[in-house]
Amino acid sequence: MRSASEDLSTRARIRDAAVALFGRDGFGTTTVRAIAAAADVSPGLVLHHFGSKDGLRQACDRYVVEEFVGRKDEMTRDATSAIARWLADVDRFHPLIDYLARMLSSGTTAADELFDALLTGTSRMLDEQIAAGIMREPEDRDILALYLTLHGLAPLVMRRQVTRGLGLDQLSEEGIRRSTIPILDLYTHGLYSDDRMLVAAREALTRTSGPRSDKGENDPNQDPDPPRPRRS
Amino acid sequence: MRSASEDLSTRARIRDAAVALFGRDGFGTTTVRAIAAAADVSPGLVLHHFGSKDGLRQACDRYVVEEFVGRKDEMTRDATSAIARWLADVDRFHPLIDYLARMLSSGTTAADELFDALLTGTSRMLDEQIAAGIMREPEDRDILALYLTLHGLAPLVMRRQVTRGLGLDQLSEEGIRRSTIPILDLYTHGLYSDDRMLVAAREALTRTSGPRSDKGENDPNQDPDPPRPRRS
DNA sequence: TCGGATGCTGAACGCATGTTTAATATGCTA
DNA sequence: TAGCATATTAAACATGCGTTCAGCATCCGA
Repeated sequence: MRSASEDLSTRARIRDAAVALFGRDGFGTTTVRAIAAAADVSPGLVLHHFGSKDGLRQACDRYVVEEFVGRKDEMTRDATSAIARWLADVDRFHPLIDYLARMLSSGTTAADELFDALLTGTSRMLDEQIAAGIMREPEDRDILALYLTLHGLAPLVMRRQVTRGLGLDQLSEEGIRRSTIPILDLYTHGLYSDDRMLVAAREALTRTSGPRSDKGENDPNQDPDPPRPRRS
Repeated sequence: MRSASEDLSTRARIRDAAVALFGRDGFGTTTVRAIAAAADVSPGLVLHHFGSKDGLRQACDRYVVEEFVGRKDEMTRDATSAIARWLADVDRFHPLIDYLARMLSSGTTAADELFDALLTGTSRMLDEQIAAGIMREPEDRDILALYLTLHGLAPLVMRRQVTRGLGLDQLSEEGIRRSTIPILDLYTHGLYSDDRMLVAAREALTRTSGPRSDKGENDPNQDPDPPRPRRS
Protein backbone atom coordinates (compact mmCIF):
# COMPACT_ATOMS: atom_id res chain seq x y z
CA MET A 1 0.00 0.00 0.00
CA ARG A 2 1.07 3.58 -0.52
CA SER A 3 1.78 5.54 2.62
CA ALA A 4 1.53 9.30 2.84
CA SER A 5 5.21 9.77 3.54
CA GLU A 6 6.17 7.79 0.44
CA ASP A 7 4.08 10.22 -1.56
CA LEU A 8 6.88 12.70 -1.30
CA SER A 9 10.24 12.29 -3.01
CA THR A 10 10.49 10.71 -6.43
CA ARG A 11 6.94 9.63 -7.02
CA ALA A 12 5.67 13.06 -6.05
CA ARG A 13 8.25 14.71 -8.25
CA ILE A 14 7.05 12.72 -11.24
CA ARG A 15 3.45 13.58 -10.45
CA ASP A 16 4.21 17.28 -10.11
CA ALA A 17 6.09 17.30 -13.38
CA ALA A 18 3.18 15.54 -15.05
CA VAL A 19 0.65 18.00 -13.66
CA ALA A 20 2.73 20.91 -14.92
CA LEU A 21 3.23 19.49 -18.40
CA PHE A 22 -0.29 18.14 -18.82
CA GLY A 23 -1.61 21.50 -17.71
CA ARG A 24 0.62 23.46 -20.03
CA ASP A 25 0.60 21.30 -23.16
CA GLY A 26 -2.32 18.94 -22.77
CA PHE A 27 -2.40 15.21 -22.21
CA GLY A 28 -1.96 14.02 -25.76
CA THR A 29 0.86 16.38 -26.59
CA THR A 30 2.88 15.60 -23.48
CA THR A 31 5.18 12.59 -23.74
CA VAL A 32 6.23 10.23 -21.01
CA ARG A 33 9.81 10.99 -21.90
CA ALA A 34 9.26 14.72 -21.38
CA ILE A 35 7.75 14.06 -17.98
CA ALA A 36 10.63 11.80 -17.07
CA ALA A 37 13.13 14.41 -18.15
CA ALA A 38 11.36 17.14 -16.16
CA ALA A 39 11.37 14.94 -13.08
CA ASP A 40 14.95 13.88 -13.79
CA VAL A 41 14.25 10.17 -13.90
CA SER A 42 14.18 7.51 -16.58
CA PRO A 43 11.04 6.97 -18.66
CA GLY A 44 10.78 3.46 -17.30
CA LEU A 45 10.40 4.72 -13.77
CA VAL A 46 7.37 6.78 -14.65
CA LEU A 47 5.59 3.67 -15.83
CA HIS A 48 6.91 1.69 -12.90
CA HIS A 49 5.19 4.04 -10.50
CA PHE A 50 1.97 4.71 -12.35
CA GLY A 51 1.46 1.66 -14.52
CA SER A 52 0.74 3.57 -17.69
CA LYS A 53 0.48 7.07 -19.01
CA ASP A 54 -3.24 6.98 -18.43
CA GLY A 55 -2.70 5.74 -14.89
CA LEU A 56 -0.50 8.76 -14.38
CA ARG A 57 -3.26 10.96 -15.66
CA GLN A 58 -5.72 9.49 -13.22
CA ALA A 59 -3.28 9.99 -10.38
CA CYS A 60 -2.90 13.61 -11.43
CA ASP A 61 -6.66 14.02 -11.56
CA ARG A 62 -7.06 12.62 -8.07
CA TYR A 63 -4.22 14.74 -6.75
CA VAL A 64 -5.48 18.01 -8.19
CA VAL A 65 -9.04 17.39 -7.05
CA GLU A 66 -7.93 16.59 -3.55
CA GLU A 67 -5.57 19.53 -3.45
CA PHE A 68 -8.39 21.92 -4.32
CA VAL A 69 -11.26 20.34 -2.48
CA GLY A 70 -9.20 19.47 0.55
CA ARG A 71 -8.44 23.13 1.10
CA LYS A 72 -12.06 24.14 0.77
CA ASP A 73 -12.95 23.65 4.41
CA GLU A 74 -9.88 25.43 5.56
CA MET A 75 -10.87 28.35 3.40
CA THR A 76 -14.40 28.71 4.65
CA ARG A 77 -13.11 28.61 8.22
CA ASP A 78 -10.54 31.33 7.86
CA ALA A 79 -10.62 32.91 4.47
CA THR A 80 -8.35 35.82 5.18
CA SER A 81 -5.35 33.91 6.38
CA ALA A 82 -5.90 31.27 3.72
CA ILE A 83 -5.69 33.95 1.08
CA ALA A 84 -2.60 35.36 2.68
CA ARG A 85 -0.96 31.96 2.53
CA TRP A 86 -2.15 31.59 -1.02
CA LEU A 87 -0.53 34.82 -2.05
CA ALA A 88 2.64 33.86 -0.26
CA ASP A 89 3.63 31.28 -2.82
CA VAL A 90 1.18 31.60 -5.64
CA ASP A 91 3.75 30.43 -8.13
CA ARG A 92 3.62 26.95 -6.76
CA PHE A 93 -0.02 26.61 -7.76
CA HIS A 94 -0.10 27.97 -11.24
CA PRO A 95 0.49 24.47 -12.62
CA LEU A 96 -2.44 23.19 -10.59
CA ILE A 97 -4.67 25.91 -11.95
CA ASP A 98 -3.68 25.22 -15.53
CA TYR A 99 -4.36 21.56 -14.98
CA LEU A 100 -7.68 22.41 -13.39
CA ALA A 101 -8.63 24.50 -16.40
CA ARG A 102 -8.01 21.61 -18.73
CA MET A 103 -9.91 19.24 -16.50
CA LEU A 104 -12.94 21.47 -16.36
CA SER A 105 -13.21 22.08 -20.08
CA SER A 106 -12.70 18.44 -20.99
CA GLY A 107 -15.32 16.30 -19.39
CA THR A 108 -13.67 13.76 -17.16
CA THR A 109 -15.50 12.34 -14.19
CA ALA A 110 -12.82 13.76 -11.93
CA ALA A 111 -13.74 17.21 -13.20
CA ASP A 112 -17.38 16.52 -12.41
CA GLU A 113 -16.45 15.47 -8.92
CA LEU A 114 -14.41 18.60 -8.40
CA PHE A 115 -17.08 20.88 -9.76
CA ASP A 116 -19.72 19.27 -7.57
CA ALA A 117 -17.62 19.82 -4.50
CA LEU A 118 -17.11 23.47 -5.35
CA LEU A 119 -20.77 23.89 -6.15
CA THR A 120 -21.75 22.39 -2.83
CA GLY A 121 -19.39 24.77 -1.10
CA THR A 122 -20.87 27.73 -2.91
CA SER A 123 -24.39 26.60 -2.05
CA ARG A 124 -23.54 26.26 1.60
CA MET A 125 -21.89 29.66 1.61
CA LEU A 126 -24.96 31.12 -0.03
CA ASP A 127 -27.28 29.61 2.57
CA GLU A 128 -25.18 30.92 5.42
CA GLN A 129 -24.87 34.43 4.07
CA ILE A 130 -28.56 34.65 3.34
CA ALA A 131 -29.42 33.36 6.80
CA ALA A 132 -27.05 35.95 8.27
CA GLY A 133 -28.78 38.67 6.30
CA ILE A 134 -25.62 39.55 4.45
CA MET A 135 -27.01 38.43 1.16
CA ARG A 136 -30.54 38.94 -0.03
CA GLU A 137 -32.89 36.15 -0.94
CA PRO A 138 -32.28 35.50 -4.63
CA GLU A 139 -34.63 34.40 -7.33
CA ASP A 140 -33.37 30.81 -7.38
CA ARG A 141 -30.67 29.66 -5.00
CA ASP A 142 -29.60 26.59 -6.91
CA ILE A 143 -29.18 28.28 -10.23
CA LEU A 144 -27.51 31.24 -8.59
CA ALA A 145 -25.05 28.92 -6.87
CA LEU A 146 -24.35 27.25 -10.18
CA TYR A 147 -23.57 30.49 -11.94
CA LEU A 148 -21.59 31.93 -9.05
CA THR A 149 -19.42 28.85 -9.15
CA LEU A 150 -18.95 29.26 -12.88
CA HIS A 151 -18.14 32.93 -12.44
CA GLY A 152 -15.61 32.16 -9.73
CA LEU A 153 -13.95 29.53 -11.87
CA ALA A 154 -13.85 31.62 -15.02
CA PRO A 155 -10.83 33.75 -14.10
CA LEU A 156 -8.91 30.61 -13.23
CA VAL A 157 -9.84 28.74 -16.38
CA MET A 158 -9.06 31.76 -18.53
CA ARG A 159 -6.23 33.02 -16.39
CA ARG A 160 -4.22 34.08 -19.38
CA GLN A 161 -6.94 36.45 -20.54
CA VAL A 162 -7.33 37.98 -17.11
CA THR A 163 -3.62 38.56 -16.96
CA ARG A 164 -3.65 40.15 -20.38
CA GLY A 165 -6.66 42.34 -19.63
CA LEU A 166 -5.44 43.42 -16.24
CA GLY A 167 -1.88 43.92 -17.39
CA LEU A 168 -0.71 41.78 -14.50
CA ASP A 169 -1.39 38.44 -12.93
CA GLN A 170 -4.80 38.45 -11.36
CA LEU A 171 -3.63 36.20 -8.60
CA SER A 172 -0.91 38.54 -7.54
CA GLU A 173 -1.66 40.90 -4.70
CA GLU A 174 -1.85 43.88 -7.02
CA GLY A 175 -4.19 41.97 -9.31
CA ILE A 176 -6.57 41.16 -6.49
CA ARG A 177 -6.34 44.72 -5.27
CA ARG A 178 -7.45 46.05 -8.63
CA SER A 179 -10.28 43.63 -9.26
CA THR A 180 -11.81 43.23 -5.82
CA ILE A 181 -13.68 46.51 -5.66
CA PRO A 182 -15.17 46.40 -9.17
CA ILE A 183 -16.36 42.84 -8.59
CA LEU A 184 -17.81 43.59 -5.20
CA ASP A 185 -19.41 46.64 -6.74
CA LEU A 186 -21.03 44.45 -9.36
CA TYR A 187 -22.26 41.99 -6.77
CA THR A 188 -23.51 44.79 -4.52
CA HIS A 189 -25.20 47.23 -6.87
CA GLY A 190 -25.78 45.00 -9.85
CA LEU A 191 -25.42 46.10 -13.40
CA TYR A 192 -28.71 47.72 -14.28
CA SER A 193 -29.97 51.01 -13.02
CA ASP A 194 -33.45 49.61 -12.42
CA ASP A 195 -35.45 46.44 -12.95
CA ARG A 196 -36.78 47.30 -16.39
CA MET A 197 -34.85 44.49 -18.02
CA LEU A 198 -35.80 41.97 -15.41
CA VAL A 199 -39.47 42.83 -15.61
CA ALA A 200 -39.39 42.76 -19.39
CA ALA A 201 -37.69 39.40 -19.47
CA ARG A 202 -40.03 37.96 -16.89
CA GLU A 203 -43.01 39.10 -18.89
CA ALA A 204 -41.57 37.79 -22.13
CA LEU A 205 -40.94 34.39 -20.58
CA THR A 206 -44.34 34.01 -18.94
CA ARG A 207 -45.86 34.58 -22.33
CA THR A 208 -44.54 31.03 -22.85
CA SER A 209 -43.78 31.87 -26.41
CA GLY A 210 -42.97 29.08 -28.80
CA PRO A 211 -39.83 29.14 -30.92
CA ARG A 212 -39.11 32.77 -30.20
CA SER A 213 -36.96 32.86 -27.12
CA ASP A 214 -36.37 36.28 -25.69
CA LYS A 215 -33.65 37.03 -23.24
CA GLY A 216 -33.95 40.75 -23.66
CA GLU A 217 -31.60 42.45 -26.01
CA ASN A 218 -29.38 43.80 -23.32
CA ASP A 219 -28.68 40.72 -21.28
CA PRO A 220 -24.88 40.68 -20.92
CA ASN A 221 -25.04 36.93 -20.70
CA GLN A 222 -25.37 36.87 -24.44
CA ASP A 223 -21.67 37.32 -24.63
CA PRO A 224 -20.16 35.76 -26.63
CA ASP A 225 -22.54 35.61 -29.46
CA PRO A 226 -23.55 32.42 -31.12
CA PRO A 227 -22.79 32.17 -34.79
CA ARG A 228 -25.46 31.31 -37.24
CA PRO A 229 -25.29 28.93 -40.16
CA ARG A 230 -23.69 30.17 -43.35
CA ARG A 231 -26.72 29.47 -45.43
CA SER A 232 -30.16 28.64 -44.11
CA MET B 1 -5.42 31.57 -54.16
CA ARG B 2 -8.27 30.05 -52.26
CA SER B 3 -11.73 31.29 -53.17
CA ALA B 4 -14.65 31.33 -50.81
CA SER B 5 -16.68 28.89 -52.82
CA GLU B 6 -13.89 26.34 -52.73
CA ASP B 7 -14.09 26.53 -48.99
CA LEU B 8 -17.16 24.35 -49.13
CA SER B 9 -17.15 20.69 -50.11
CA THR B 10 -14.19 18.48 -49.25
CA ARG B 11 -11.86 20.98 -47.71
CA ALA B 12 -14.63 22.32 -45.49
CA ARG B 13 -15.64 18.79 -44.55
CA ILE B 14 -12.12 18.04 -43.38
CA ARG B 15 -11.98 21.28 -41.43
CA ASP B 16 -15.32 20.62 -39.76
CA ALA B 17 -14.27 17.11 -38.81
CA ALA B 18 -11.03 18.47 -37.39
CA VAL B 19 -12.83 21.13 -35.35
CA ALA B 20 -15.16 18.51 -33.92
CA LEU B 21 -12.40 16.07 -33.01
CA PHE B 22 -9.92 18.65 -31.75
CA GLY B 23 -12.70 20.11 -29.62
CA ARG B 24 -13.78 16.78 -28.24
CA ASP B 25 -10.45 15.03 -27.74
CA GLY B 26 -7.82 17.73 -27.89
CA PHE B 27 -5.16 18.41 -30.47
CA GLY B 28 -2.52 15.96 -29.38
CA THR B 29 -4.89 13.05 -28.91
CA THR B 30 -6.59 13.45 -32.26
CA THR B 31 -4.85 11.73 -35.16
CA VAL B 32 -4.78 12.80 -38.76
CA ARG B 33 -6.15 9.39 -39.67
CA ALA B 34 -9.14 9.86 -37.37
CA ILE B 35 -9.90 13.21 -38.98
CA ALA B 36 -9.56 11.69 -42.42
CA ALA B 37 -11.91 8.88 -41.50
CA ALA B 38 -14.47 11.29 -40.06
CA ALA B 39 -14.34 13.36 -43.24
CA ASP B 40 -14.37 10.21 -45.34
CA VAL B 41 -11.14 10.95 -47.18
CA SER B 42 -7.64 9.55 -47.17
CA PRO B 43 -5.07 10.78 -44.63
CA GLY B 44 -2.94 12.08 -47.45
CA LEU B 45 -5.64 14.46 -48.59
CA VAL B 46 -5.77 16.13 -45.22
CA LEU B 47 -2.11 17.01 -45.49
CA HIS B 48 -2.52 17.98 -49.13
CA HIS B 49 -5.08 20.62 -48.19
CA PHE B 50 -3.55 21.95 -45.01
CA GLY B 51 0.14 21.25 -45.35
CA SER B 52 0.56 19.70 -41.94
CA LYS B 53 -1.41 18.80 -38.87
CA ASP B 54 -0.38 22.07 -37.31
CA GLY B 55 -1.45 23.94 -40.42
CA LEU B 56 -4.82 22.30 -40.02
CA ARG B 57 -4.94 23.48 -36.46
CA GLN B 58 -4.23 27.03 -37.52
CA ALA B 59 -6.93 26.85 -40.16
CA CYS B 60 -9.36 25.62 -37.51
CA ASP B 61 -8.34 28.44 -35.21
CA ARG B 62 -8.93 31.03 -37.89
CA TYR B 63 -12.24 29.48 -38.84
CA VAL B 64 -13.62 29.32 -35.33
CA VAL B 65 -12.52 32.84 -34.51
CA GLU B 66 -14.12 34.22 -37.62
CA GLU B 67 -17.26 32.22 -37.08
CA PHE B 68 -17.71 33.69 -33.62
CA VAL B 69 -16.43 37.19 -34.14
CA GLY B 70 -18.02 37.57 -37.57
CA ARG B 71 -21.44 37.07 -36.05
CA LYS B 72 -20.83 39.62 -33.34
CA ASP B 73 -22.04 42.64 -35.28
CA GLU B 74 -25.06 40.83 -36.47
CA MET B 75 -25.87 40.03 -32.89
CA THR B 76 -25.60 43.53 -31.53
CA ARG B 77 -27.84 44.75 -34.32
CA ASP B 78 -30.65 42.30 -33.74
CA ALA B 79 -30.01 40.12 -30.75
CA THR B 80 -33.44 38.57 -30.53
CA SER B 81 -33.64 37.13 -33.98
CA ALA B 82 -29.99 36.10 -33.81
CA ILE B 83 -30.76 34.10 -30.71
CA ALA B 84 -33.76 32.57 -32.38
CA ARG B 85 -31.62 31.45 -35.28
CA TRP B 86 -29.06 30.19 -32.83
CA LEU B 87 -31.59 28.05 -31.07
CA ALA B 88 -32.89 26.78 -34.36
CA ASP B 89 -29.88 24.62 -35.01
CA VAL B 90 -27.83 24.73 -31.89
CA ASP B 91 -26.49 21.27 -32.53
CA ARG B 92 -24.44 22.50 -35.41
CA PHE B 93 -22.42 24.72 -33.10
CA HIS B 94 -21.66 22.48 -30.20
CA PRO B 95 -18.40 21.43 -31.86
CA LEU B 96 -17.45 25.07 -32.30
CA ILE B 97 -18.10 25.75 -28.65
CA ASP B 98 -16.04 22.81 -27.50
CA TYR B 99 -13.23 23.96 -29.73
CA LEU B 100 -13.59 27.48 -28.38
CA ALA B 101 -13.33 26.18 -24.85
CA ARG B 102 -10.07 24.46 -25.60
CA MET B 103 -8.73 27.51 -27.37
CA LEU B 104 -9.50 29.80 -24.47
CA SER B 105 -7.95 27.64 -21.79
CA SER B 106 -4.80 26.95 -23.79
CA GLY B 107 -3.08 30.15 -24.68
CA THR B 108 -2.82 30.43 -28.44
CA THR B 109 -2.62 33.81 -30.08
CA ALA B 110 -5.84 33.03 -31.91
CA ALA B 111 -7.55 32.71 -28.56
CA ASP B 112 -6.18 36.09 -27.55
CA GLU B 113 -7.51 37.63 -30.70
CA LEU B 114 -10.93 36.12 -30.14
CA PHE B 115 -11.07 37.19 -26.54
CA ASP B 116 -10.04 40.73 -27.42
CA ALA B 117 -12.81 40.95 -29.97
CA LEU B 118 -15.39 39.76 -27.48
CA LEU B 119 -14.03 42.09 -24.83
CA THR B 120 -14.27 45.03 -27.20
CA GLY B 121 -17.85 44.09 -27.96
CA THR B 122 -18.70 43.91 -24.29
CA SER B 123 -17.05 47.26 -23.64
CA ARG B 124 -19.00 48.90 -26.41
CA MET B 125 -22.22 47.37 -25.18
CA LEU B 126 -21.45 48.63 -21.71
CA ASP B 127 -20.83 52.17 -22.95
CA GLU B 128 -24.06 52.20 -24.89
CA GLN B 129 -26.18 50.88 -22.10
CA ILE B 130 -24.71 53.27 -19.59
CA ALA B 131 -25.22 56.20 -21.96
CA ALA B 132 -28.82 55.09 -22.44
CA GLY B 133 -29.34 55.00 -18.71
CA ILE B 134 -30.14 51.33 -18.74
CA MET B 135 -27.07 50.44 -16.78
CA ARG B 136 -25.62 52.42 -13.92
CA GLU B 137 -22.16 53.89 -13.90
CA PRO B 138 -19.94 51.15 -12.47
CA GLU B 139 -16.85 51.40 -10.34
CA ASP B 140 -14.47 50.64 -13.23
CA ARG B 141 -15.74 50.11 -16.75
CA ASP B 142 -12.71 48.32 -18.10
CA ILE B 143 -12.43 45.79 -15.33
CA LEU B 144 -16.17 45.29 -15.32
CA ALA B 145 -16.12 44.62 -19.04
CA LEU B 146 -13.33 42.13 -18.53
CA TYR B 147 -15.21 40.19 -15.90
CA LEU B 148 -18.51 40.35 -17.72
CA THR B 149 -16.81 38.81 -20.71
CA LEU B 150 -15.34 36.09 -18.54
CA HIS B 151 -18.72 35.46 -16.94
CA GLY B 152 -20.39 35.23 -20.30
CA LEU B 153 -17.80 32.81 -21.56
CA ALA B 154 -17.81 30.61 -18.48
CA PRO B 155 -21.01 28.67 -19.29
CA LEU B 156 -19.65 27.94 -22.75
CA VAL B 157 -16.23 26.85 -21.59
CA MET B 158 -17.74 24.68 -18.86
CA ARG B 159 -20.81 23.71 -20.81
CA ARG B 160 -20.75 20.20 -19.46
CA GLN B 161 -21.06 21.44 -15.88
CA VAL B 162 -23.92 23.75 -16.72
CA THR B 163 -25.72 20.91 -18.40
CA ARG B 164 -25.17 18.68 -15.39
CA GLY B 165 -26.25 21.34 -12.90
CA LEU B 166 -29.28 22.42 -14.85
CA GLY B 167 -30.27 18.90 -15.74
CA LEU B 168 -30.51 19.96 -19.37
CA ASP B 169 -28.51 21.71 -22.00
CA GLN B 170 -28.15 25.36 -21.11
CA LEU B 171 -28.23 26.34 -24.73
CA SER B 172 -31.55 24.69 -25.34
CA GLU B 173 -34.62 26.86 -25.12
CA GLU B 174 -35.66 25.34 -21.82
CA GLY B 175 -32.16 25.88 -20.46
CA ILE B 176 -32.20 29.55 -21.34
CA ARG B 177 -35.70 29.86 -19.96
CA ARG B 178 -34.58 28.54 -16.60
CA SER B 179 -31.39 30.53 -16.25
CA THR B 180 -32.36 33.91 -17.69
CA ILE B 181 -34.36 35.22 -14.75
CA PRO B 182 -31.92 34.20 -12.00
CA ILE B 183 -29.05 35.75 -13.92
CA LEU B 184 -30.92 38.95 -14.67
CA ASP B 185 -31.94 39.00 -11.04
CA LEU B 186 -28.29 38.80 -10.03
CA TYR B 187 -27.31 41.55 -12.44
CA THR B 188 -30.25 43.72 -11.35
CA HIS B 189 -30.33 43.39 -7.58
CA GLY B 190 -26.83 42.15 -6.93
CA LEU B 191 -25.95 39.60 -4.35
CA TYR B 192 -25.63 41.49 -1.13
CA SER B 193 -28.43 43.02 0.86
CA ASP B 194 -26.45 46.18 1.43
CA ASP B 195 -22.99 47.65 0.83
CA ARG B 196 -21.44 46.48 4.08
CA MET B 197 -19.04 44.17 2.25
CA LEU B 198 -18.12 46.72 -0.34
CA VAL B 199 -17.42 49.38 2.25
CA ALA B 200 -15.41 47.00 4.38
CA ALA B 201 -13.32 45.86 1.42
CA ARG B 202 -12.75 49.41 0.27
CA GLU B 203 -11.57 50.39 3.67
CA ALA B 204 -9.34 47.37 4.01
CA LEU B 205 -7.72 48.10 0.66
CA THR B 206 -7.13 51.79 1.23
CA ARG B 207 -5.28 50.84 4.36
CA THR B 208 -2.69 49.79 1.74
CA SER B 209 -1.76 46.92 3.92
CA GLY B 210 1.39 45.02 3.12
CA PRO B 211 1.37 41.24 2.78
CA ARG B 212 -2.08 40.90 4.25
CA SER B 213 -4.50 41.09 1.35
CA ASP B 214 -8.12 41.19 2.34
CA LYS B 215 -10.91 40.52 -0.05
CA GLY B 216 -13.46 40.25 2.71
CA GLU B 217 -14.40 36.83 3.90
CA ASN B 218 -17.61 36.70 2.00
CA ASP B 219 -16.48 37.61 -1.45
CA PRO B 220 -17.96 34.91 -3.66
CA ASN B 221 -15.08 35.40 -6.03
CA GLN B 222 -13.00 33.34 -3.69
CA ASP B 223 -14.54 30.31 -5.24
CA PRO B 224 -12.79 28.03 -5.87
CA ASP B 225 -10.36 28.11 -3.09
CA PRO B 226 -6.67 28.10 -3.58
CA PRO B 227 -4.82 25.28 -1.93
CA ARG B 228 -1.97 26.00 0.38
CA PRO B 229 1.38 24.30 0.51
CA ARG B 230 1.66 20.97 2.27
CA ARG B 231 4.38 22.16 4.55
CA SER B 232 5.36 25.74 5.12
C1' DT C 1 24.03 -12.31 6.76
C1' DC C 2 20.72 -13.50 3.92
C1' DG C 3 16.87 -12.91 0.64
C1' DG C 4 13.11 -10.91 -1.25
C1' DA C 5 11.00 -6.73 -2.27
C1' DT C 6 11.40 -2.25 -4.11
C1' DG C 7 13.60 1.79 -6.69
C1' DC C 8 15.62 2.72 -10.73
C1' DT C 9 18.13 2.52 -15.23
C1' DG C 10 19.02 1.99 -20.24
C1' DA C 11 18.14 -0.41 -24.02
C1' DA C 12 15.02 -2.64 -26.84
C1' DC C 13 10.34 -3.69 -28.99
C1' DG C 14 6.40 -3.06 -31.55
C1' DC C 15 3.41 0.04 -33.14
C1' DA C 16 0.90 4.20 -34.50
C1' DT C 17 1.97 8.49 -35.80
C1' DG C 18 2.78 12.60 -39.14
C1' DT C 19 4.46 12.98 -43.44
C1' DT C 20 6.18 11.93 -48.28
C1' DT C 21 5.81 10.14 -52.70
C1' DA C 22 4.27 8.03 -56.92
C1' DA C 23 0.42 7.22 -59.39
C1' DT C 24 -4.36 7.92 -60.96
C1' DA C 25 -8.56 10.41 -61.73
C1' DT C 26 -10.79 14.71 -62.60
C1' DG C 27 -11.71 19.02 -64.23
C1' DC C 28 -10.44 23.39 -66.36
C1' DT C 29 -8.29 26.19 -70.02
C1' DA C 30 -6.71 27.16 -74.36
C1' DT D 1 -8.98 17.71 -78.01
C1' DA D 2 -4.44 18.41 -75.66
C1' DG D 3 -2.38 19.66 -71.74
C1' DC D 4 -1.82 21.17 -67.36
C1' DA D 5 -3.22 21.95 -62.67
C1' DT D 6 -5.68 20.16 -59.09
C1' DA D 7 -8.11 16.46 -56.24
C1' DT D 8 -7.46 12.19 -54.48
C1' DT D 9 -5.64 7.73 -53.23
C1' DA D 10 -2.75 3.90 -51.50
C1' DA D 11 1.41 2.62 -50.06
C1' DA D 12 5.69 3.39 -48.05
C1' DC D 13 8.80 5.84 -44.75
C1' DA D 14 11.01 7.53 -40.79
C1' DT D 15 10.29 8.89 -36.38
C1' DG D 16 8.85 9.07 -31.82
C1' DC D 17 5.67 7.06 -29.03
C1' DG D 18 4.04 4.08 -24.90
C1' DT D 19 5.50 0.16 -23.02
C1' DT D 20 8.39 -3.98 -21.67
C1' DC D 21 12.25 -6.19 -19.90
C1' DA D 22 16.57 -7.65 -17.97
C1' DG D 23 19.68 -6.15 -14.79
C1' DC D 24 21.68 -3.59 -10.96
C1' DA D 25 21.51 -1.03 -6.52
C1' DT D 26 19.41 -0.31 -2.18
C1' DC D 27 16.75 -1.05 1.55
C1' DC D 28 14.59 -3.82 5.24
C1' DG D 29 12.74 -7.69 7.89
C1' DA D 30 14.13 -12.43 9.51
